[in-house]
Amino acid sequence: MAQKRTTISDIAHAAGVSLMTVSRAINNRDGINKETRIRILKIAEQLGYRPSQLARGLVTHKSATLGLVMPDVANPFFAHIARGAEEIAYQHNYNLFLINTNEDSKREKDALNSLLEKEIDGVVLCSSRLSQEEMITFLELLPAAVLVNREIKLPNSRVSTLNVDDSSGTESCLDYLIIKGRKNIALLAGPRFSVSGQRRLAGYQSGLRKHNLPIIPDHIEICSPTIQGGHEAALRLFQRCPYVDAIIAFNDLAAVGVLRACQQTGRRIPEDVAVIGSDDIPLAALTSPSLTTLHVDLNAIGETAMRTLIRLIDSPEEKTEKIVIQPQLLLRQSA
Amino acid sequence: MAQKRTTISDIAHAAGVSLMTVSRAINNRDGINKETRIRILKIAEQLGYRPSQLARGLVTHKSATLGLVMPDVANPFFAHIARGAEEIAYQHNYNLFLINTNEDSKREKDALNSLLEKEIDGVVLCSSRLSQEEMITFLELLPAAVLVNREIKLPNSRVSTLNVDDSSGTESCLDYLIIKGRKNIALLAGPRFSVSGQRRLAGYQSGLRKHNLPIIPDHIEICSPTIQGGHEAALRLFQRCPYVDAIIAFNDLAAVGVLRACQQTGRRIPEDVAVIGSDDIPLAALTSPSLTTLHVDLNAIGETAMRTLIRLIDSPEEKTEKIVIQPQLLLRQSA
DNA sequence: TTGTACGCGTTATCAT
DNA sequence: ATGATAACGCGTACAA
Repeated sequence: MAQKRTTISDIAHAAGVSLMTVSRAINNRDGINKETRIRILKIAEQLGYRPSQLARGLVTHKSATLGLVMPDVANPFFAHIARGAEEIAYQHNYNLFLINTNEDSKREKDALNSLLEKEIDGVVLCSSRLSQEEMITFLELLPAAVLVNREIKLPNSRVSTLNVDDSSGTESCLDYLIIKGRKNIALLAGPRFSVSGQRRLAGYQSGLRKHNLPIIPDHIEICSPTIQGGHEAALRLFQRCPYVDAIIAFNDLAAVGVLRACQQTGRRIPEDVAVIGSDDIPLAALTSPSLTTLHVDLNAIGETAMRTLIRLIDSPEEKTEKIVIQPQLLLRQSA
Repeated sequence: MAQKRTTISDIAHAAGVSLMTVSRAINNRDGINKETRIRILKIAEQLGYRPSQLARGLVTHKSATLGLVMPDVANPFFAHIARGAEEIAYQHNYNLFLINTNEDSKREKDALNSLLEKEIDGVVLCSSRLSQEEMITFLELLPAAVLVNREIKLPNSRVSTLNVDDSSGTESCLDYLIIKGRKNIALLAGPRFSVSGQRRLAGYQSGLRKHNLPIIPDHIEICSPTIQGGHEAALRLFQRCPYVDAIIAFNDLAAVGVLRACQQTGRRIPEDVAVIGSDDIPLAALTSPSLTTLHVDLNAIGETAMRTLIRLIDSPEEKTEKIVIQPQLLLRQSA
């Protein structure tokens, strides 16, 4: 068996003082003699005392615990966000629950419920698949939350949002491709219900309008945010519109799939087809040809989201924030 | 403010029964009338009751919480392990704390201490950088633990281990390269204190001995487990021993660095230099040339480690396990 | 400066 | 089948 816990009561006995004095010593609160504090801390040390966060949380209603909910840590996009978020949480003495939702809204609800039972102090929720209504229900219950890549009419002051401006990012891709003389620019718009997918689509449409170009539905293709998804979508696209000379992919993974589809169908990149990804995951620099992409500092997203969350928790008066991050077109070989 | 919690006391009042009856109903324990249970559960539902895992854990000394400690989730190797581990934890109704140690042993100790305070039920510890002594101290305190890629004289029955057989894996690389006629096979051995690095080295040495080949210290190079680390190490190697015609890299990331170093120094792959990686991260299939590597099912490592941990927790009588996973040489273009 | 008594939400023990 | 009461470990009024 694991050893039995030493409690403040044990320390109190050993030191010949009351529980209260021990508590004050440990929590560094004043109203206690400096020498007795030192003596008590020494005894605590000797006894290998560790405060029970369970007991502590039960009375303070703070668990020093946060949640990070995302579709899939194995996706490099989210892996780097997780990295950044955990880093900041660690710096602020929080522990972080990691939850993969697998893009499944039932699982996401399960996750949020379990976090609620754990009485976490706050959540960073990435790319939520919850309906607006479900979302609000949970936000009502959560002490604090930061939504990443998800819009919402903020129901209260305990919720902030952080979004990548996919719309303007997509527009800048379009600008670039048009300047380079591309005539038939297609879009792999991502999963049907993806918020950032919808924003990409919006940017694509407004960009085309800006250049007085027609919006051709056949040039828009739904795809999974994976290599395979991009691959399949590109093949469908090439079959339907063989003349396409540029593709803006939902993300870098999909873009890699596009690369493969091009090679497979004998298209040269970028001569025959220009390809632009998004997010600038490490892989983007390593493909051949290397990927032109919308660079986003993924670690910074995680860090910023976590800092925003902690700000929300520490200073409840602080107003809610709507943070927007601008991606930057990073030119490599594929476009 | 977040809404106030509804407690079993609230339910008891509403139902006109005692706390105990509510508790029995909620925990599905017997000694309670079927109808009253249903009635109570309905009321609990209406009141939006969520059991406090803090309070529950305080008395049961079980938190339904596990820890996952690893160097870096952003490293695809660990990202996939995290994915697999979280999947299984979810299936068994556990939440998972994610902790990045950044290869820093102080941080690892911090992590373990914080988990201890949270009274987690168990830990999966990946590639620990702790000294044998420190390790044992913590294992003594933890209710259960699974060590991934770390050997240890098991101090008690609450610890299992899961190791990839890097040694025999490296030997099979060597066998293959020698059969293919490679004469000067170098090893990028990974970080100095890495356990799997030491095993790679052992396999490299025993493999050479087996073939009656000399062990040449100059052919062994320390490296960080990153693209950059592999790149730099390969350049050092080429400078010292330009004649090297094969490199076994510590992992796939380092192997990608080697690829780059070869291109940079005008070496053709695999004609001039054969390159073999390890782990088969998704990137390995996407480089050009694609990477020949030691395939390991990374998700399965995470899943198996987590299943082993939960087994340890659920059935304390169960004996400790020492699980070994055999990597398989997967031939692609680089060797 | 130090201590007493109670509450946090839940489960466990022992009655009834 | 149900309930009263005592833990679990700690923080916090309030008192001394």
